[in-house]
Amino acid sequence: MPTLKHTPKPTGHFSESLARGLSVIQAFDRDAPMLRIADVAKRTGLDRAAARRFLLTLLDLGYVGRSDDLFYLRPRTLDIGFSYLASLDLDRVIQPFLNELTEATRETSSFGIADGFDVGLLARSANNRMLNVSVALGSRVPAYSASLGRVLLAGLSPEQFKHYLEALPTGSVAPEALDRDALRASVEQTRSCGWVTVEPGPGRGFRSIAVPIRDGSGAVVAGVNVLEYPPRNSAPTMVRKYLPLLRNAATQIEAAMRLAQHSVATWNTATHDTAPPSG
Amino acid sequence: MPTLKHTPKPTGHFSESLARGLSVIQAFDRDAPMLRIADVAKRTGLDRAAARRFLLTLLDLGYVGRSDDLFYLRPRTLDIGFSYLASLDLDRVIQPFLNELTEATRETSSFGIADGFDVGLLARSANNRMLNVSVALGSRVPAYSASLGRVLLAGLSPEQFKHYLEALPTGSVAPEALDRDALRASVEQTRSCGWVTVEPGPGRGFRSIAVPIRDGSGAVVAGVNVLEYPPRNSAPTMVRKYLPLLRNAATQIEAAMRLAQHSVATWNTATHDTAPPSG
DNA sequence: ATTTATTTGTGCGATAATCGCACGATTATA
DNA sequence: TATAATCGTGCGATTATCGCACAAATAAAT
Repeated sequence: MPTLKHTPKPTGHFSESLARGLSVIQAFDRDAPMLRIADVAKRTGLDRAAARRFLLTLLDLGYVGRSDDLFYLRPRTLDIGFSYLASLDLDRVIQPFLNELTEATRETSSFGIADGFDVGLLARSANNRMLNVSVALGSRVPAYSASLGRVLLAGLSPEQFKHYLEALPTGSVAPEALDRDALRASVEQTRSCGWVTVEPGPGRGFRSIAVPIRDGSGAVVAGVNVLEYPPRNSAPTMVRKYLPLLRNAATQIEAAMRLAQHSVATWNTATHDTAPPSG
Repeated sequence: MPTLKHTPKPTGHFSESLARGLSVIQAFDRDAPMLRIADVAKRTGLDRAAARRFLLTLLDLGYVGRSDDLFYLRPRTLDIGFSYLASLDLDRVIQPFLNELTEATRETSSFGIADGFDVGLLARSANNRMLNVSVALGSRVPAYSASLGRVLLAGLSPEQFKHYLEALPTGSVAPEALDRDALRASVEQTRSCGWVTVEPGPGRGFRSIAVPIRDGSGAVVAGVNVLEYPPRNSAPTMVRKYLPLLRNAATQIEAAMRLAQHSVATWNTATHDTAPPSG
């Protein structure tokens, strides 16, 4: 996604340089892991000289490396994002409960939060039958397609969900053969039930069930699911066998999150904000 | 780690603002997930007004949130580090081979790179017997203590390794009851053998074996290991049963990495740089 | 070999972004 | 009530940043 335009910032208290520098990091991509100065300039919309300054800065800080004219990200870049993961203390607060869940169900369980239009997978306890369907930790899946996404969407207020639907790129839902009306219906049902199952379909060989995780105020801030691959139980069976375990795990996680110093606020932001910068 | 002092940058081509802004992100921490402006100012050594500007910038960009006076990192922060993971294309280049390895050994296998004094775990294929010993992806383990770390240390030049030992905080090695001489011996043996096993011991209930992964120039850029928890085979048995599989996987990964567009450079930086800024 | 089109590196003046003090308002603590 | 922190903000001074323009190096095309 080249040429990110910076919307004029409302307040004068804004550091252009920081924003531009961060955009330089994100100019790197699976499809463009190595870039020259000019490439970065094009992708970010920065002047070539500016792009160069930021690259040299990041080089100096150890976030990027260079080989001749090509720049690339270095592992240290992970430190930035991992400040967030560390602040969540996943190992202590979440992982143990996922492990219990997986042990009890003998299936793979995951923990995710809402992040824009996607679900961010933050923790997982894997069942080894599922080796071939690996989804890397930290990756995003579209919120509308996954069971985790459904429970998160169901946690939105009607207005927020309306915003979500409106802002959702029109083409996005099509590939799953799931139109907006069906999605709306599914989300509404999820809201009233407190859980949701997602059926296998074209391009998705698994069946999964998810429940929301709420903070002290009752707002949905995350979700847990159990995933069968290949699906071995019918949806009703999954509900019968796994829902109690899921609910139990969710309750425990909620308690653990409340005990953690920063329960409410940190997680509470997991709501879909329809506007990255403004609008 | 408060008050990171900025070494005066050699070149004039350096963006203070970017460096300072990044330091603001990293002011957040497992032990300090929520900070007030003044806290951030203290931890970064910035003026309060400056810290505030950066925080507001990050807030506007969606990287941090705030609840009253407290700021905290938001999931979007992961985007930054994940630019790096995406650029590695782990799912495609590494994960399949780990999965094969785990399938063949029925044990857990991991892939890691050197990152400063630590090993960064970037990919894993888990065996479900190992559920309770979960180490979150992306976490660091000290290079001296893990089998992955040993093969990476063994890839350093004698001078680099000397630097590593010198720069290693003196207290670090003690808890593992492994003194510098023993570490040096182990690393030297690893270098000549091309593999290493690490025995279970106090604070470590598993036995593991690792081999290095080299780039086109022969430099060690990463490592793969297989880990038994609880240990079921003796070390010699592990070598006999797993070493061929590990070597095979390493060879395949090396080939895949060479095929990937950016094989050499991106990985090549995984060498231990003893000096974060300078010295 | 000679052009043509892209690169990168660098200097420099003009500009605008950043700095950081200092003030008043607000809230917690003694 | 007094004391100590905190935040928010304005503003002048500074300086970091911008981005053009040029030279040099490289690669591709003629």
